[in-house]
Amino acid sequence: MDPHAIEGPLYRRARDEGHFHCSAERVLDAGADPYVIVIPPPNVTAVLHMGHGLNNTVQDVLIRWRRMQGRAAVWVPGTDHAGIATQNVVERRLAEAEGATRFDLGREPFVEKVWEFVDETGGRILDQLAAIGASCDWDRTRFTLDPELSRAVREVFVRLYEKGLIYRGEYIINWCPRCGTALSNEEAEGVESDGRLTHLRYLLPEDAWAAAEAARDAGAEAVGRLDDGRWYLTVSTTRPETMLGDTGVAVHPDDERYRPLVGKDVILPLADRPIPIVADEWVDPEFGTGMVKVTPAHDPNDFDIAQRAGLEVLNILTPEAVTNEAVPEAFQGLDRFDARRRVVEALEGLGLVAGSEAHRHAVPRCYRCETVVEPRLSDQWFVRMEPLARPALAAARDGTIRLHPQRWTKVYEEWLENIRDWCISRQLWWGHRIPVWYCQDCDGLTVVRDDPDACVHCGSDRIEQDPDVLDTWFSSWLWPFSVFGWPQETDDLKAFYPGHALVTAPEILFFWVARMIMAGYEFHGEPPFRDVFLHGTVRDAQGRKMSKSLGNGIDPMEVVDRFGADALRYTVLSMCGVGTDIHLDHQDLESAFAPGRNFANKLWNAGRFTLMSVGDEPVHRLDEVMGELEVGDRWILSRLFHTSREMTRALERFRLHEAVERVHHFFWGEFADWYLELVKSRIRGDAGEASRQAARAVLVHVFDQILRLLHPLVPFVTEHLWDRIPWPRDRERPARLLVAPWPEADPSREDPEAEAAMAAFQELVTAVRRLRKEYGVGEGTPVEVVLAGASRAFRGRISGQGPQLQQLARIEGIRFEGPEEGEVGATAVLTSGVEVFLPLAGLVDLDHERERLREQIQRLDGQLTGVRKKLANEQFVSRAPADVVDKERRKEATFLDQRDKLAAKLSALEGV
RNA sequence: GGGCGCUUAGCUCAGUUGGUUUAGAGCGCUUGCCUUACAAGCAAGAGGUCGCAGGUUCGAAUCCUGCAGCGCCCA
Repeated sequence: MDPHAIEGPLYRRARDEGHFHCSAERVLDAGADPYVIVIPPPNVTAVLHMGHGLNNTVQDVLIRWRRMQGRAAVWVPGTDHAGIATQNVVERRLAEAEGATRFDLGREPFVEKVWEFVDETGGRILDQLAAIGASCDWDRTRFTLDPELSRAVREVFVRLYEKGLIYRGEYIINWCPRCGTALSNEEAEGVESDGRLTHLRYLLPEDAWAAAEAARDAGAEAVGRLDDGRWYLTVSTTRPETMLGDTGVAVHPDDERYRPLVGKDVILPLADRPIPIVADEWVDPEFGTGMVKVTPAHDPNDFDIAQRAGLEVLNILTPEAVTNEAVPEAFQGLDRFDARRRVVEALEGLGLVAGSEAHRHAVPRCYRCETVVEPRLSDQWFVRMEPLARPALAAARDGTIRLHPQRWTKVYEEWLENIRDWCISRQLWWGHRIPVWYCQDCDGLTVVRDDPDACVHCGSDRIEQDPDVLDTWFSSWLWPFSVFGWPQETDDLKAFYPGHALVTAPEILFFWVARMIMAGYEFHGEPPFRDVFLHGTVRDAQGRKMSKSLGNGIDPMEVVDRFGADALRYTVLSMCGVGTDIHLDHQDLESAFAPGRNFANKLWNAGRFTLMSVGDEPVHRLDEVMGELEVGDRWILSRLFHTSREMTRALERFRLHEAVERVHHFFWGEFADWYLELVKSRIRGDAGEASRQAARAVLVHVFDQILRLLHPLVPFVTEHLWDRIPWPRDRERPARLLVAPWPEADPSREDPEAEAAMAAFQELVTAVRRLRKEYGVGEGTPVEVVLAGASRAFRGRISGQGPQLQQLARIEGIRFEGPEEGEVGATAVLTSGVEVFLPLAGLVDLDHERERLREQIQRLDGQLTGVRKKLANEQFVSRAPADVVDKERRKEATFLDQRDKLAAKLSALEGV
């Protein structure tokens, strides 16, 4: 099979025929039931990685399945402008190509350059999605900087501003010194790192020595005295350089130990500034010495303390995180990490370092460039989140929004309960510019939907727009409705909002998912979707996240090239257990993608054989051959019924891996391993024309249904085969497999009798195979078997299956009498009590056979003991449900019967 | 520090409301097969005291408690 040859053409055919597209009219006029997924828009600069591969395969499965169910299925693709990431890329290219910075170029020309870059490479990742079979509605492709989507951003900003939910203020925010911009709390990721906790001594002025002594006597750990008699306080920090910006030290107001010192000053070393000792509730008296240094301009908690205690706020760093003029001259102009070393050295020289220790802690880093984030006092725009969070929280609590797996609900709720305001301004040039104009005459702010010519307050035309842009997520959170044209009341919006499922990774639960839900409620009063499917992370064989820097990534395009999109899809889906990560060995793609490759290959071969068997002549409809159905036919139809039902149920519950397993077991373990073998002789015509036609009809029907069930998982090989299936003359053929109706589980096909009969048949075949294997009788060698103690019903069933037994176990003849006294052979006993005897004179080693029988008997004895123990327990018999007890009784009878028959056989052999 | 979750075969994982299971699958392993759909396959098989210790129950991989180890999220 060559996936290459079929995948591209089949994809293009489906796309060009318009099967991926769905119009609003289908919902609004034709009354179709919509099913909508919006893609988590990948960065416009991104190239496809396995995370995307998994994410989009899952979405495609859902959308293809719903499409086959007849829903008006829409999967909206698109990209997001990724402010920081994209700007970074273009800045780097600019530096490499021209040795210039964006400032050399100026704002407008730079933004133009970014657009050029985006126009050039921006659609690449979407093309790659097509290669893995993603059936997106490409007519609806959107970009967060499209004019319509930008209008939505503007509308939302103005509305929230007018509602008082957007405000500007000076607060400590997360600052990336490398990107030169503010970040939201979510964009500053805590990374566990080895740090050092350094203990610093701040000397007390002489007038505080008495108080210090009193504090020490009260047990104040932070208070100490140098050899020369001077008193000091000890504070600890992981960022010693920040001491240059300290404007106080703080203790808890109830901490008796430090009470005498509160209100006194301490001398900040190096700067020789007196700073006050204050009391503040935030300080934890139990932690460390119970005394903390306060650096208001460089720590959010310290900033709060300073606000409450009236401490000065002293910024000591430039935007590049270099020390500024606020620090003593000797320390000016240093990178923050150099400053750290220099400060510690200087303090050591003064005898003011009381030691240090290794300290593991979470250091916040920029999620785009991993630079250590610097908390920085800065004027920024914020969204007041609490009012927006309320309905989003209620939706999770009352089950309106369902997270899969469910356990994420708690994490989601926790975040919303403790929500903090969202810093949305970014000091970038690439993005939606903040729609605020400042008036140079009246200081008023103009916040409007359309770019203004004059200040709305005083009419002055001396207005200037805020230079900053908005957080990219400020446009992403509108994605579920901005893609449909909001704020216009479009038909698309009416037809396709609210949507249904969102498929993503847990990493962006807060960033994006929660915020989309908030926006949905705020601007529509409805959530944007009901089900959130959170799949795992793709990792390497050692469980490490795949990353560029580790070089352990897998390029999905390489996988598609080598094994095909179907193999990639099937592999990740088969591993897509609820809430579990997916491990793939990047060093051995051959075996990493073996499950999918093997499956696609098996399907291909089984399909070719099925098509060949059935041939070209027209087939009958299933209902025309109902009278001719054999046990095997009824069995496979019954199994199909169960499989359809269970697979649909699994998909409904987002249990993809379970759906895959069900259909895999049916197709491979039942259809290919058994049914295809069963019908071989009938297809040849050995059992007459009626039987042949019945087999052909069932074969076509079941295979058609298998292809439909498998289509969402492996769209290409299924479609290729389906195109070649012969069709009953008088039945309409669906236009294409991808719009063929999803198999409805037909309860009338359930056939417990046929299933039981087939189980007995399979047991017989397996038993004979096992016996012949045990004694080295080749699989090709015909054998005769003796079935002793068979009921009339069993005999009847088996004797009609001669050709099948021949096909599956090379059983050439069956005797229902015997074995003869002294006849040498091997024995097994089926659960029905039928004794299977394989006459193997000259082949059977009697010692071995006796040993084998003893083992069997021993095993049955063990099982009998277990069952009898249960049944001997009166509590069990009286309190367990009757059917459970019955089951145990039947087990006992079966085990006993089997054991006795084997024991009799053994004793007969013992005499030989 | 707070919260959530995981621990089942050599590896990666299933196991739905406790009893239809003698705890399953894929990969790997052993043995035999190029049986005219498929060696990317077929057939047969080996392999598990379900992390540990208690408890609830007639009955626990499944529910509860504690402990250990691991992971994630938040501070």
